[in-house]
Amino acid sequence: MSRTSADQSLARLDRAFYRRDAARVARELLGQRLVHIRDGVRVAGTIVETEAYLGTNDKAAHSYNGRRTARTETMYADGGTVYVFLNYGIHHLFNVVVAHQEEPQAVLIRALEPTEGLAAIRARRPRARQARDLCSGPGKLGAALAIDLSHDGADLVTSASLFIERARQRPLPKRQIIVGPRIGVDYAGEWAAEPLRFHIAGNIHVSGRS
DNA sequence: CCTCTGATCTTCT
DNA sequence: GAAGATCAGAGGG
Repeated sequence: MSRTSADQSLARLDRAFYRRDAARVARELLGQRLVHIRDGVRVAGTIVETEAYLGTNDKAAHSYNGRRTARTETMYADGGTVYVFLNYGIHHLFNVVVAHQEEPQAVLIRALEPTEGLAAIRARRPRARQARDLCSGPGKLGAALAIDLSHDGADLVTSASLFIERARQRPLPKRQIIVGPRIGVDYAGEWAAEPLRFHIAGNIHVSGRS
């Protein structure tokens, strides 16, 4: 299958998509395609699980209480910027900065259904026994796509190697989206109006038990 | 099926 | 010194 660069930029999500609130972007990223090209190898997967992190009032967000450090600086960038941080000193977690500059909101991509570059993904995830183990969690996804701190600050709208393609024109219908509490942040409490984790119903690549 | 734990870096106390 | 937006392996039922 051939594909021109013009086709790719047509399919890519644009700045306006990212310049909206985190819960909405998190919901609408479901079903879209995250792509990373490295050494000429294109690896991609359908986004099946996301979480929204909301600015300075969200105790679970790195930007809580206006916190601004070398690590979290990227959260204050414009919508469409990539925010990568090292979790537990081991895992690279991939986030999309959303909303506008100086308005720290982000969407954590928690799971993908791999669709392209399966050989490369398998090589980067040697301990995965089954297909559902490849990208079913934020740390696994980071390893599978070879995401590291060098990608922090990249621009999904203009980067030649890291971007999100519009795999579907319309958001998924509501009945195919499960909404629930975020994972691993119980300390933050249920403070928002609605839960902030979103995943595609019935998809085996979603993290945790189904 | 489940619970426990080590790995290893940033940030805050 | 401790905890964290995690994962994988070990051990028990």
